[in-house]
Parts: sequence; C-alpha cells; structure tokens
Amino acid sequence: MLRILIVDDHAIIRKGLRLILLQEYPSAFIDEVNDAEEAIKKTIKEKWDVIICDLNMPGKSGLDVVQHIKENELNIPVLIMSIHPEEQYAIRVLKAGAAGYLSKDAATDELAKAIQRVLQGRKYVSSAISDKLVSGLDTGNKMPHELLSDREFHVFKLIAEGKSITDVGDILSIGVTTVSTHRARILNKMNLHANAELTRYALENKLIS
Amino acid sequence: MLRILIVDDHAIIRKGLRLILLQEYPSAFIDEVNDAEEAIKKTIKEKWDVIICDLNMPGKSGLDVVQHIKENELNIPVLIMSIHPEEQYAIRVLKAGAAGYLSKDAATDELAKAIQRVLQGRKYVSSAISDKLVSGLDTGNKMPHELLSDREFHVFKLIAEGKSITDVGDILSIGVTTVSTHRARILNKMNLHANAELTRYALENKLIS
DNA sequence: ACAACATGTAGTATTTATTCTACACACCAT
DNA sequence: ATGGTGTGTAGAATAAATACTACATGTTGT
Repeated sequence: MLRILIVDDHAIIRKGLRLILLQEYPSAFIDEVNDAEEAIKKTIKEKWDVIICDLNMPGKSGLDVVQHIKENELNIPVLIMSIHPEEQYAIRVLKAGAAGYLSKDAATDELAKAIQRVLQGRKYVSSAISDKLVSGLDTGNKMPHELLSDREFHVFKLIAEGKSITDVGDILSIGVTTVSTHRARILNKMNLHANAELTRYALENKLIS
Repeated sequence: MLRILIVDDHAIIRKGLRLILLQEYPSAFIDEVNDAEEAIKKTIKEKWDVIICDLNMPGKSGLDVVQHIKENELNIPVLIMSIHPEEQYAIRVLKAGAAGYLSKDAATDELAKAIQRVLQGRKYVSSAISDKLVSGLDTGNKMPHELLSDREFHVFKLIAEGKSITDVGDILSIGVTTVSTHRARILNKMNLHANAELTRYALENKLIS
C-alpha cells in the first residue's frame, strides 16, 4: 500500500493535499504531521514511500527533514512545497537533496506527476524551474541573494520579516553575535546597508510574503 | 440547503476548505472559484449563504468582493482569509464590511466557529485580534498612517526608508530618545511591531518608493 | 595533496536603541 | 476657563545590536 506522509503547519493545506492525493490514489494510506520534528519522529517509527513537506514552518524547516533523511540514509523521496513560486528556492532545495519542488499554487496539476516521478526514483521540477536551472548553469549571473549560504539565507529571511537579532538567535539556537556576523556578511554580499533594504529586497523579489 | 462559495486562487486551499467544511456540514453545497471576478459573477447569478474569500489574490482582492456585496445590498456574509496574521489587515477588512477575518493558519475548529457565527448574522474575529479591534475601531475611516501627527509621519517615513534612529535624530536635530519615543507611538498607533513592518506598510501603501 | 577561500560559530568591547518617566505646550470640548 | 488629551521633547537606566577579532571545519581549485 502506498504510504504518504504530509508535513505542513497549516491544517487547511494538509486537508487540501489529502483530498487531492486521495483522488489520485484512493487506496493510499496518508498521515499528517504539522511540523518537521514530528515528521522526523515518524520516519524513525514507520516506513514511508514519499514525504510531502512544506518548506517554511515554525521551528525546523522542510530542509531539516531532507537533511535527516539524507543523513540516516532512509532513502525516502521528499517533495518540498512552498508558497514561493521563485526558482531560487527550488535550486536551494534540490541541492539539499530533495526529490522535487512544487509551489503551492501549482500543486494540483503537478502533484500527481511529481509523485509518480519521485516514486520512480527520479527528480521532479516544474518546467519553469528547470529552464531556470539550465540557464543559471550557463550564465552564472546570479541574483544577489543567491550568493548567500543556506544559513545566511535563513538569517536573511528572518531579519527581512522583521525578527530582531535576538529573536533570530533564539530561533536558530545560536548567539546574537553570530547572527550579527551573518547579517554583516549578508549585507556585504548583497551590497545593502540596512535591515529595511533587506525587507524591501525580500518583498520585491517575493522571498517573503 | 446551505450554500457556501469558496474564493481562493490556490487549489489546495480550496480543497482543504472544502474538506473541512464537508466534515462540519456534510449536506452543504459548496462551489469554488479562483478569483474575485468569478466570485462577483457568482453572486449575481446565484444565491449564497456565506462566502469564504482569500484576501490577496491576483487581480481583484477579497475586499473588492466585500465591496460588491455591500454596494448591491446582497447581504451575504463574507469571511475573509489571509496568510497575514497581522491585526492591521483584520481591522481594514472589517471596516470594509466583511463578516469576519481568519488567518490561514487558524485551526480547523476556528473556521467552524467562524462560519456558525456569521451564519447567525454576527461578526467573527479570533480572540487574539479582537482585543486590538476594540481599541482600534473608533479611529474612523482613516488609514493607520493618517493617525500619525506630522512629526510622527516624518519619523515614520525616515525609519521606513531604512534610516537609523541616530540618523533620524541628526536629520531632525532632536535626541535619539525623542526619536525612539516617536517610534514607539507610531508602532502603537499603527499596531505594528517592528521596523520591517513599517517598511512593508510604507511600500505597500506607496508612501515611499 | 595542499593552499586558499567560505562558512558557522562566538567573546569582548563598544555603540545604538529602547523603556520608563517626565514635563511643557497646544488644542479642544464642555 | 479648565480639565483632558495629544504632541514634542529628553534623561537615566537598561537592553539590544554591532564591529572586530578569532578559530575550527568545509569546500574548492590546481
């Protein structure tokens, strides 16, 4: 029996996914959890054929789930979903070892196809994203925020959203000075000079909503 | 028969809502549209008991639906949903005449309660934001930033642009603590909590470029 | 294989920002 | 006129953020 695990902090999204999945796979066993921690627990106790996981969640992110799967060689394909249609996320996610990337507004059409693909052990990306991947490899002219490391990018988003340095430190369980160091490197790499510019950049590039 | 219209540009949200609603009202007739234009057409052709509508959609927003209902005296309660947990949005939405406001991460049971309420002709807001509303509703029809004094507005713009408190103090030739006091009053009046939110607000309302 | 660079982390000292309080003045309504 | 409310201002104490430095680990290029 096909066993699917849904990981998302929004109940509505989980229910929507469940409905869509059941239309496609009526006999599938589907379970839901609302954060990455729970998901990781579930992968220890039970076996899954595929995990569909939100990228942005309170606490650990979808990438943490991917990383856990990878480190423990569980070999479960993880499909990452995000509200962001931006390709930059997809690239980051796929590099981290996810089996595919879906934006939440494309999911209905693409979800079935994506699941089929990843169950076959293949990767899935939407055509819009694969184009970007190809062209990105060709040209190499990256967007400023693409220069950031994963950690830096995470810090960048939190600051852009309006989190204080102290908050970010608490969220990531690192010292405030570490966060300040990350921030300094972020501003330097992106050639920006104030938090407000981070917010503006993130909004303009739809990196936050 | 209970007739519910769902308006959202994301299929997953629509499906999730449908599932949750059917659990609560198994015999309800539920229809979905993916934008405000379609929703308005539906209100002309057909009768509805309640409309559940996303706030941010491509094209017309949920507020346009509310306005249309109001102008044509259709008397259909509109429950507005948004990904933004910000109280600022709730206030604007309710002032515009919506029957309630829900953030998308609101629990499933909150949705059921909200629908019950608005079907009874009452308003619904989550308890978290209702407190803010009580203190905020007597502000007339003004935009949040219109509550600011000239001086406060000046400070607001400078901070939103990314100026530091010290910079602002220098520019206006006043002490940094004075600027901090202005800032605190601005945040309080506008019901915001961080400089990033000032920036976002200013950008969204085209108060800065 | 090895050097160079990138990344994640934080301590110390310093700079900046915030909170709380206060007060003078202006405006407005009864 | 007079008492309440809003506005502009800031000091003192406290909290938060930053600059600078440093170091271990990772990654990459040749």
